[in-house]
Amino acid sequence: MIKTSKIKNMEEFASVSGLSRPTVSKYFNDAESVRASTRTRIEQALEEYDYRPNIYAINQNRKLTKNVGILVPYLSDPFFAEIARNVEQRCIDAGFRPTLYSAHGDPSLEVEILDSLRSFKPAGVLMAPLGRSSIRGEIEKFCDEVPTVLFDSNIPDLGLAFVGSNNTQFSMLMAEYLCRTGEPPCFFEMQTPSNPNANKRRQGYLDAMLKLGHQPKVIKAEGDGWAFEEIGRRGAHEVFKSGGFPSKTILCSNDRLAIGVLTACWEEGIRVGLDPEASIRVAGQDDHPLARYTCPPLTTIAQEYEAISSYAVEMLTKAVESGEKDHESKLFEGKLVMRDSA
Amino acid sequence: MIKTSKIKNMEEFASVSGLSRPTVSKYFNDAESVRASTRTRIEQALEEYDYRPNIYAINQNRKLTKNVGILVPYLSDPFFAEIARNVEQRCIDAGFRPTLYSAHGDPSLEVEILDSLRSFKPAGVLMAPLGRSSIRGEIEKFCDEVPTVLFDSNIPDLGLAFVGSNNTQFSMLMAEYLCRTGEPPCFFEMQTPSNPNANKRRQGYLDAMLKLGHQPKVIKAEGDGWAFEEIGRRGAHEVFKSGGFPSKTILCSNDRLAIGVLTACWEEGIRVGLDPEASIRVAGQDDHPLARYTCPPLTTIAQEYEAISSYAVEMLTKAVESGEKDHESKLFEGKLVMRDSA
DNA sequence: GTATTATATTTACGCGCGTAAATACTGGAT
DNA sequence: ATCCAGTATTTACGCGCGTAAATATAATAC
Repeated sequence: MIKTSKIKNMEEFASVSGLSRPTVSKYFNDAESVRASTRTRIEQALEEYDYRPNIYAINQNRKLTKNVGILVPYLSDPFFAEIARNVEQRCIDAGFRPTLYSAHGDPSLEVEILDSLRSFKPAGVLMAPLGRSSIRGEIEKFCDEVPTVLFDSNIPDLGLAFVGSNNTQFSMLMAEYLCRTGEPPCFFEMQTPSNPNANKRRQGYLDAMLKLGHQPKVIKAEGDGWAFEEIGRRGAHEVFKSGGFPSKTILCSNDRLAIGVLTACWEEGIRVGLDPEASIRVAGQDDHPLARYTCPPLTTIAQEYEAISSYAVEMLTKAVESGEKDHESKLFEGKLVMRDSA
Repeated sequence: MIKTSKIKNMEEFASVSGLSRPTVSKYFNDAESVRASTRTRIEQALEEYDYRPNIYAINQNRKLTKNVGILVPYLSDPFFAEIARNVEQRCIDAGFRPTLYSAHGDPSLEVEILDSLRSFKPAGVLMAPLGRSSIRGEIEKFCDEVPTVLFDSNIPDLGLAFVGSNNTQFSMLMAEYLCRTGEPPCFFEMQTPSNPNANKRRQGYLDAMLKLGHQPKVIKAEGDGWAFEEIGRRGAHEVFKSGGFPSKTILCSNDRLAIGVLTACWEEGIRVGLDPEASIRVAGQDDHPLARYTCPPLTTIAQEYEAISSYAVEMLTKAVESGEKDHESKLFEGKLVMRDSA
């Protein structure tokens, strides 16, 4: 039963709960720091008179806020949306107040966000950098000022930690699987990948092919930006126009590119998949949320969404609490997800 | 050339720019409110000594902040990610400081977000409610306290305005097109749609069929939550198991459902599309970012993303500036996007 | 040159809370 | 009853800025 009388500030709330303001303040800072009997009195009052401390007044004086910034390069990419959701939830569970930002693929916007993030006085930041186009200097400055954990895309030696996937292993795993089950794959990627992970994946492919004694073949699609599906589709059409892929098996650098390739194949009337009538196999990497729903469903390498986000938040929590600053790097292996496209 | 000496507060910044603090404060509040010569002095100082007013101190005393909250029901849905991105940018352009929130499909989280949004003292909020499962009472209370523009999904008479699509028209347009070009469609939707728009779409379908003298047939897929693709896929499989769809043309309530249906068709070995070998046509609604890349590419109704977000922000800006409170409702028509699935 | 505005400065207070130090209280043990 | 450690209270200051009122100054007009 909430009383109608509105509580203006902590002073008033303290008086209605029969306590002093500093005590109440202590409670809101850390509920465990007051005696159990005091705690219940405050919590009863909280149910009766709805009151919330003014966040602006709180953060003005606290040296360490409970704010956490989450910055991803492109939120319209379901992969980042999904991992952001995951990370956000874990931050809340860890007692932080996360705020989500997207650079929308724009390096200058990324820097702007870092700027406004600074004035948030965040306890820490979880950041997936844009990658290739990120302005390293600015990010470095930021990491020096604010405890920052990088994820997904690494910038060597920056921040408290990096948490991501072992992208080399991703491609090796997939390449090996493809070689084992059919014609050795060619590798399909963007000419100018927006992300250093792409280089690791290419290298993984090359390594695997070398190891298995096959001739690697890398095909590049032109195009810039974040419209990966379109780049994949156009690129594949180009390839078909000029004689087709050098192998009947195409390992794409990521799922979104693969989705574009699937579309191109459909438009060319080329059957994709494992059944006898199909003439081409296509595989992706990432386990994009829609990979299971392509036609045919996309064989891919699953990122450890949960593990990555969990570990990243853990790293940040630890660093914030201990104040340590030694750089750590953690890579998770991917798992093969066999579906019908390859 | 940025001086190394760090500016702590507005007092210091005012002194290095040779002005008084109230004048500088006025500038940051509204750059146009000071004399041009003063403005340039401040801006020169800004380039020299990087300083940003403390946001917490600013917002503590301002009755009207420049904060805007953007709340969507499910950010991992690319449709909402895309519209959020659009809205966010327009808010920035309009001079606001937007912050993005997602209810992640959870009504209680939606209410929690509204709660924490209150303490942000936002100038206004742009909100796409969860829909059916939204707790109307709570939202109503919020709309009474904070200038709120609803978009995408309407809650009658709530907020300053509603901006969305004419969902009835969407289905009518598509149904008419499908009747004109082939067998009249059946309508495929979720049993318990999470969103009132679904009801409008069903009604539009029914109206169109009635008008054209065809027998309407509505098929419902079981399932709850936001995994629309999976619900569509499972639902379609169920239908195939029990004798198949009552028409060779399937109009889906939304694109994500249609993507699931396409997957089910693929899994059943049923060809979809316009070419002679195909036995089924499938159409969606929304023009989901990936609709163009399904196999076959999905025929759908395009939402006016740009127009909706632009109008929503415009409504909010106007309301914030004028303080008016008369409810307004604006619906945009959809456009038919013909691709190969129907 | 003076009168008239428009703009800047001075001064002073308040916002809601964090925080620190000194003091007073509480419950439980002896 | 006495002592003690753990908590709560009192008091007081500060954070960085918004804002208002009175005053001083600069820009513009005549």
